[in-house]
This record gives sequence, structure tokens and C-alpha cells, in this order.
Amino acid sequence: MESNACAAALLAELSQAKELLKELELNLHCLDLCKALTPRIASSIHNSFLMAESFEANNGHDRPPSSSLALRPRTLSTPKRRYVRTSHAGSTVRMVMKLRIICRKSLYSWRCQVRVSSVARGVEGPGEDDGFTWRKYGQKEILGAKYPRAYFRCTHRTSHGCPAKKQVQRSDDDPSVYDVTYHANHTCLEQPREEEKGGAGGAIQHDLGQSAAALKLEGGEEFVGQIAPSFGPMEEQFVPVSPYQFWGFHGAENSSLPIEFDGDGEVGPVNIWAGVEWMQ
DNA sequence: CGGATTTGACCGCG
DNA sequence: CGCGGTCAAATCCG
Repeated sequence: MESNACAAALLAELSQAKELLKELELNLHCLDLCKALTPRIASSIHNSFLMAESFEANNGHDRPPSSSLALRPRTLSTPKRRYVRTSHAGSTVRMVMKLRIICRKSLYSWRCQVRVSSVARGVEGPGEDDGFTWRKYGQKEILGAKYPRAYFRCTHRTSHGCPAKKQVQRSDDDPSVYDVTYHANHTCLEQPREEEKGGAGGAIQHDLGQSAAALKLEGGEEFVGQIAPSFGPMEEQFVPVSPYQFWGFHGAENSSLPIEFDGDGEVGPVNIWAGVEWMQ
């Protein structure tokens, strides 16, 4: 099952490369488009290699593929690995989650890279596409950067006093990649869009009053938190509000997928790569 | 007409 | 003093 999921992830990445190549072939007359497509194709092939290597290194057993949408928290300690047990469709499987623990001082600030899905999306980049609504309040030329940095704050700052902010900076070397730096979490009532939440009737329940998500474990234990903005199909950020509390689990898509943590809680945001369970 | 964006001015920090 | 972040008036847009 896991090897199937991993193979599916690899196939998906290869299909994407194929599609991009097709797009390139159709647009050979347009230099700008070619320039934009080439690094995306290279990146897709690179990812495929990483997935294949990771797959092989684990003898066909599951391990989360590394991703082009790598989360890059500001401050990292040595990455740790932990095991979780997931029970799905009656069978219990074991899968590895690669965790990175961020020290507490960066609790309200983190960075990720976002790759835009289409070059046609233009210069505004991933601005509004993370499940929250943002209001742009500034733009600044940054010394040594090709592209200006855009400043956004949550639309609900005035109405709810929501402190969430983000900065979006287009990458110098790959125009299809945006560096997004988030500052503070949302305290407004707005929820990530429906498709970005955990599955219906699944492991996640949202508490609208608190803008929170509850992760219910098989044993009845419940962790309360809030889903951080979605960074892509394969990553989600879990930020414990206190030890032993984790942010809601993303990715149970259309199935009930109880998650059981094997180990103690950690203080600080925890990034989890475990996309193989819900990747197409 | 109201909300969002643009953009030059302003401010604080190193 | 320079740079990055924010403010706010002007402008845009649905």
C-alpha cells in the first residue's frame, strides 16, 4: 500500500514533468514562457529523482518524498524522525514522518516556498491562494533582489484584530517559486477553504469560535490547535500551542484517518512530511 | 460606493 | 545614513 502510494507520487511528479514538456513544445515561439517553464521542468525531474532514490533506499517501503514545496522554517534544530501509526481501512500500517522542530522563538514566524501552478498566474504569485484572505499593504524593492517584496496582512486585522502577516518574494533564480514568510498566526474566524481542511467526518474537527482544529486520536485523546496556512499538497504545519498539543492534522481528505503519535510531545512548531497518504 | 491595490513618504533600527 | 517595513492618500475596480 505504501509503496503504491510512493510510486503514485513519483508517477504524479513525472506526469507533471511530461505535461510541462508538452507545454514547452507548444510554446517554443515564446521565449519568456520557455524561460519560465524550463526551471519548472528541471525541478520536477529533480524531485522525481529524489523520490525514486528515497523509494529505493527504503526497499520499496514508505518514506515521505522530499518535495519541491519544501518548508523552510527560519530556525531549525537537527531534523528528527518519529514514527506514527495510522489505521486506515481496517489495516494498521506504520509510516515514517520526518519532523523538524523549530525553536520556540520562531513560533510565530516561519517560511516556506510556494511554486505557482501556472506561469499564466502572473506576478501576483501565490498571494491569495493559501486559504486565507490577505490585503496587500506595501511593496518594496529589496536590495540585491530582482523582484520586489510584497507585504500582506490578514483582511480581518481591523475587524478581528488578526495579527497574521506575510511577505511574498519572488525567487531570483526560479521565477515560478515564491518565498513566503509568515508572521503570526491567524486569530480571526476565517477558516481555510473546505478542500484544505481535513476530511469530512475525519480526524479533524473545526471549532469556528476559536478558529481552531481538533485532532482526535483513536484512543479518544484530543489535540486542539489551528491549521496553519497550507503550503501545498504534501506539507502541513502543526504548531503545538503547548506541550503535547498539536495543530490539526491535514490530509485525511475524504476518509477517516485516525493518527496516533508514538512519542512525547514537542514544544514549538512541527513540520510534517507525510503526503504519501493523500497524494493523488 | 466601498473595499482592495498602488506607491511615495515616513519611521525605526542597526 | 541606508535599508526594510509600514502608513496613508490616491487610484482602481467590481
